[in-house]
Amino acid sequence: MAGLPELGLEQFDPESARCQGVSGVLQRVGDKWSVLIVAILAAGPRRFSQLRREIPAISQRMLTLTLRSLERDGLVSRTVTPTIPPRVDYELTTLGHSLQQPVLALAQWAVAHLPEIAEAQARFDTTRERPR
Amino acid sequence: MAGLPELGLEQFDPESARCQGVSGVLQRVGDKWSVLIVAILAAGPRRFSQLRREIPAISQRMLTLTLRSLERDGLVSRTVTPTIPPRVDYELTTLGHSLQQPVLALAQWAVAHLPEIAEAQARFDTTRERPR
DNA sequence: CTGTATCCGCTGAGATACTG
DNA sequence: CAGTATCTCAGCGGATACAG
Repeated sequence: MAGLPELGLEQFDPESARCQGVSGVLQRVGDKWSVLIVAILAAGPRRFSQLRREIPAISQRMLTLTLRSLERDGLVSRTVTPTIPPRVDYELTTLGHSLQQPVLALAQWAVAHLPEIAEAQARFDTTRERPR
Repeated sequence: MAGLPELGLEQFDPESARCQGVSGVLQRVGDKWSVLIVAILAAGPRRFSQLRREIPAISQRMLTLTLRSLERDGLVSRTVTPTIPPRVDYELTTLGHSLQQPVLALAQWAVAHLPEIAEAQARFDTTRERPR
């Protein structure tokens, strides 16, 4: 958070529901797969196995868990079609779509400043160590 | 990320340096203490022990580690004054300040949609389980 | 096809004690 | 004051196997 005042967090209180909630959202953004899945679903609904193919690096377990969390938070809707074999479609909710603007802004900041960050890291690493 | 195209991530490649970098930034934002520390430093430089007092819940170890990471990424500058006892001031860099806009946007999104999220979670939890 | 259940190693993070 | 060094434990996340 930048200005805590702007958020109604004048004096930091880690116990307040508001702070907990904000922190929760930030952690969801920081989690390994959530943002990527939301980004993919932003282009349209996908079936479970489509997502697996589009994200080869994810394990089945983590795909399931991540989708469950997103569903629980109301960002993604899950629609089961009980055919045989079964079919499950995942789709971004309105809330899920609304998350995209701020997240995209952050991602663009990241892309824009990647060189600067890499340079700072390189400088730090060479300056401060010869770690063994 | 919302539109991967907008980021130059047309087809997802987890190995690409760009994707790694964006992911790294998102994880820094999601990390437990980084954003809070950046928010506090946004109001002005602080000494190590001032930060400890302003964030009672953080351990000395995590404060040190978090500040080191932020310094490594070029978001925070560390200034040692070798008096006795020593004095160390932490301050946001220009890059650190520039991170605030997108992060604040995200935090404001979170605050705005907190009720909606809580409601979705409650619905999910009551609908899907009586976990024992 | 779409999951759930298990096992398991790695890392994150707290508590505590010690140092310049 | 401002750290570093250990120890420890819990939880994330991968691999694999099984189920509806």
